[in-house]
Amino acid sequence: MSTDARELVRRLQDLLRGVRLIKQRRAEERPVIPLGLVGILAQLDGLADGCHARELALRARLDPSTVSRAVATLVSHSLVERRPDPVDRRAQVLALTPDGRTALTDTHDWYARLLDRALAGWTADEVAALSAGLRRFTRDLEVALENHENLEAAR
Amino acid sequence: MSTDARELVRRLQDLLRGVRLIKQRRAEERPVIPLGLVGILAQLDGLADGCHARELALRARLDPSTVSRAVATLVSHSLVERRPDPVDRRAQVLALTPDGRTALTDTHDWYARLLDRALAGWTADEVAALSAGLRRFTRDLEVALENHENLEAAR
DNA sequence: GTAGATGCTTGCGTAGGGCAACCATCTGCC
DNA sequence: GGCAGATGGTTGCCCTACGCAAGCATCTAC
Repeated sequence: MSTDARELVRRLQDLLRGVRLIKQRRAEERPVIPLGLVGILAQLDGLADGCHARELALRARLDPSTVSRAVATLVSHSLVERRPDPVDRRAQVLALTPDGRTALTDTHDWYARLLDRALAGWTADEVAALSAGLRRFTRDLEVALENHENLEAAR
Repeated sequence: MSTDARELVRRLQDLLRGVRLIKQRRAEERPVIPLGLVGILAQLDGLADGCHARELALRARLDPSTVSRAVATLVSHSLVERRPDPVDRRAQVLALTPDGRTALTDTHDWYARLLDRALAGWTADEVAALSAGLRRFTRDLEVALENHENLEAAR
């Protein structure tokens, strides 16, 4: 049990505090997108021709009910469009509306501006290194969680 | 508005998903500490001779009411002790109980074990680099948030 | 064509957090 | 010495984000 891991735990705790502060700031400043639904919107983007809610739930690792409610909210804000699936009448095809797309890019811009201020003293390489480290870490973390799941299931 | 920042936003989103999964796992596996109150406990540790709730709220950037409730829960689990402050009868001095300390180290161990599995393929230097990057990032982020706050206030 | 799987929604519960109002005390200043 | 305001803490009420279980409609396989 390395002390490195322990140190990282502390760093993550601190980071989460920072993330909470970001969210608060964002919430009070721009009630554009209901916030927290941004993840859903981001998933929907880059999928061009829409997808099922089920797909979103899988990708975000969220419960289908959570996604269902999120989508309902987004639809009520006209940020997402819900069309019947022609080949499966239980399902719906979801897609970003133009409004949804602009709201999403606005949101991303907002975050990017904040981070640009925060990263003013960083070189591009340093930022890239952090991004790469986080990507690798997140991936390895999810693998570790999954393995553990399998161990549990095997018992 | 650099694309580096944008990339980092994505990485952070992914990381948050991972963190959510960790919390779920932890919650289902070990209902030891009410979870989320760990931060409070961690603050209390390393302060040896106790402190006021106000102090905790400032450090964690939480609303006093949130801290108050968290402390109440911890006290009800006998993880934290609440003694009247001899010099200020409004205030209370908070301190970890022995139970609280063991619960805290248990929790930290649990996280460290998980991260050890996740970081199995990492060198110590790589982990240290990520920790350092996160520390720097979190600090710069909070500075950026604070500056922004001041800008707002100046208007 | 019926049994089970699957896509989605809804009711209910939980955790974690904020704001505002409140009480008790403390502090500064007259 | 006394009173006005600041301060520490708690509580009521609210919100968001999430999960689980149950239910409905449809699809799929046999």
